Amino acid sequence: MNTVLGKDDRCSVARSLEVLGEKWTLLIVRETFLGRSRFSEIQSSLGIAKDVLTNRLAGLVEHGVLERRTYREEGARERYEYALTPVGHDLAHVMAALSQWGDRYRPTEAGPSRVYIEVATGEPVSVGYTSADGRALSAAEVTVVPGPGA
Amino acid sequence: MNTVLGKDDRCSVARSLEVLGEKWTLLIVRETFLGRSRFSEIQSSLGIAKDVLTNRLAGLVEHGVLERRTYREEGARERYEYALTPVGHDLAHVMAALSQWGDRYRPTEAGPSRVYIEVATGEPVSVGYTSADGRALSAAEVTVVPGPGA
DNA sequence: CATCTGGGTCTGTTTTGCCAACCTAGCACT
DNA sequence: AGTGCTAGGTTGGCAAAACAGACCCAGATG
Repeated sequence: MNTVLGKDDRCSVARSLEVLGEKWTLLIVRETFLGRSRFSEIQSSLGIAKDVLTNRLAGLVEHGVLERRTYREEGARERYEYALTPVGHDLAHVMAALSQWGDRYRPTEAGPSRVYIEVATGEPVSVGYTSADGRALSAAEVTVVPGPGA
Repeated sequence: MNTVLGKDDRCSVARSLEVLGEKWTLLIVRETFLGRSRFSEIQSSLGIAKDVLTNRLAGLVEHGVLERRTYREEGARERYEYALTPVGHDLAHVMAALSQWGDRYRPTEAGPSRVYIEVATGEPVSVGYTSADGRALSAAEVTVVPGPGA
């Protein structure tokens, strides 16, 4: 995915996908959101080839989405784990939006395996637009206009 | 990306990426959001190989994200265009979330080429969580819990 | 009838992903 | 000191996907 740029580098979606768009990358990010941060955890959970995982983790670290940290369990040597940086954490809305779409249009018989709820009420939460002063907006209230880089 | 499933088919993100995760797919969807719906428009705008584009469009149609329609310009024969279905339209939040992340963390000198604004006020809009009764929620007010399929 | 054009298909080459084998450092056990 | 175990890779060979460019086909136009 590294040279999808070109005439297209002015699009924000393209620039995001430059970092996130390769096969497995978003699934690896999801694993870290679920707290699976170690190489072997991710590898066995996704069933990804080790060389590809090495590759993707390096890319995510390079782009500041993950941070490689050492940890040490008692009686074991130093090992690595990959933790979300603040940059990575800000992918939460991307994850939530993808998750919501998948639940709606590609449901399983068993129902969603994880749901987003409001802490205070326990009611389900969806992804939507929020105005500058914190109101939720419907799709009809939002429009896309050319910006400075257009 | 077609057989990333396995132990992983219970994850909504994985199921979404089953449809959207191949190289180019989300960029093609973005093009249709921008109103570029014809084969040649998409092809020249993205610089994608034609066979790959054929392939991706067929997949998106098969999964109900796009719909192939015939159209006819005056003095020309029937041609095809690929329009978003309601299913595809519901990817708007995914697009917005990706766009917002790209603008924030991979900005260009020129600034964003397109911005999301509130129609009524002209103020910028962001992607966030919305409660069941339509309030905007901060990340701290939302949590993820196991659902029925867990 | 010849020519042009959109929306592809076909072919050969390059890149990427996959799998299995191998490597390395630190720890534990003897 | 020597052996074995394990996490986190690296390497190499093969298969699948992407790429670039040539080719094709039908309807419109001259």
